[in-house]
Amino acid sequence: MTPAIVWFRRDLRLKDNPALCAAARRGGPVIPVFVLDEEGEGRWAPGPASRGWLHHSLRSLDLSLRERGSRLVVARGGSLEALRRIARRTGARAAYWGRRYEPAALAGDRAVEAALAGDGIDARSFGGALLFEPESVANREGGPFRVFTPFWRRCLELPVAAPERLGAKGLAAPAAWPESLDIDALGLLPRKEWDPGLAESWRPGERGAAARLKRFVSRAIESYAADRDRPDLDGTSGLSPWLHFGEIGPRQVWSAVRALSRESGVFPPGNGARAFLGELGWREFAHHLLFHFPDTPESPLRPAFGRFPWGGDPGGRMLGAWQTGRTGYPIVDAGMRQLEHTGWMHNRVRMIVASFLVKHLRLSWTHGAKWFWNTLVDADLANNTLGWQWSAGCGADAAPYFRIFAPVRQGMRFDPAGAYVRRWVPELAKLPGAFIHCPWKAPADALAAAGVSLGRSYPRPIVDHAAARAAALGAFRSLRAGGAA
DNA sequence: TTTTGAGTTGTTCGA
DNA sequence: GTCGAACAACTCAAA
Repeated sequence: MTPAIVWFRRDLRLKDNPALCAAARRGGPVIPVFVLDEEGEGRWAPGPASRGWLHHSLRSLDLSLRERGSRLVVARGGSLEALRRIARRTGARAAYWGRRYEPAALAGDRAVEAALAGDGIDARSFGGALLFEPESVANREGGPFRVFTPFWRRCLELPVAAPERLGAKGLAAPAAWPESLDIDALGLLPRKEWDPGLAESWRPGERGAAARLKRFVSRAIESYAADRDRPDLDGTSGLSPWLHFGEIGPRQVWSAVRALSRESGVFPPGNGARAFLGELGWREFAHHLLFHFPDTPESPLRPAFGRFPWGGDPGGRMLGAWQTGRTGYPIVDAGMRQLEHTGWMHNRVRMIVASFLVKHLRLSWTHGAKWFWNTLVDADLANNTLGWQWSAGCGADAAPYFRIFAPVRQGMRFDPAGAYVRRWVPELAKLPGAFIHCPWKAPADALAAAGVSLGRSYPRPIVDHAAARAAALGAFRSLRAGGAA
């Protein structure tokens, strides 16, 4: 029996991996392959944080494969060339892989499929990265959805496939392994390591994902509806980087939540679970939108935003202050520094910093999208694009133009004791709770007692909230039909 | 077919 | 202190 190539993409897992299962069922030797194809990513090759995560994930995948008598063959360069080379060396007559949905990856998929088929190879792609394939969800006119709620309602009428299982027997090895690069040779590791405290809870790889899911489902999901908004608590699943790389699949997550309903028979098993599944729904919606509107990573979905009066930023001072967490608004700065140190930011805080960049500083959402792309370990083109366009109000199901987060109010509501700010903005740690979100309002003696020197140890606000809010409302109003300013 | 109501995540103002 | 209204325009689906 001839070998089958399994081309690993965003499905770096052995469980619930339809392409791998199909190759194993075939009965012949299986050749697991990963190709680092930066050209094939178009304008959105993975950024430094994401590459660091990928490095560890590939190591983990290779180890898991070795436990089953197999290994990961690693190549670099054009995907098609690499797959053809390996097929030639090994005599593989089949190549299976998990579908991706980014515009560049989709185009690459089609080209690879056609070319390999032309070589006489059984070339097939499989779903599994999403609960619902983008084509299978359509509105009554047969088109894509642009509003989340009807989209998700429609999805919930469709069946969710159970995770697929790989048989217990090992993966048959080929007579000879083709040559492979060492994972280190891909040069994915960033120069800077993650925050030491966090490196422990970040366990890239399939096992780390399973442990994280198990912990979340048994401990936090019940109170998720309320706690997910609290950056000072550990109330979210934190699964995003693992989901991005497919170290766990959404069907596995779905099935773990479903298992909570076993006794009661009620599904979803509570408000927390319902809210959590809704977040998976947003991930589905993001991919649905990117699939149907492939220009959205660069261009606003709502054309009127082409004439949005963005503010000026001579010397990039404003953008720089935002990126480095020196805006003078503690909740914003805490978020940006958490991102810098850990490669991750709490979702509530992502909304706050995004609103701040777009509405208070009036800098284009594309600046924010690029920064997140390079700094997040969970950087995902679909989710990043939806999130930024949503925040800017130029995307699908857009936030109303008047929804401008007030950084002080948000801080007090969702980080009530200031624990999150104290952790990530340590120069403010000794300020009393009353001023932790607005140090410029603190009396001089309180500042002195806390060792804070405004404008020196911590910046004054780079914009005035009320003035920035008024300017943003005016800018948005200028977009109204007719365009009257 | 047309109309109507609802839609992830907010803030401010005035009663 | 709390509460409701106001702050657009558009998409989608139910009536």
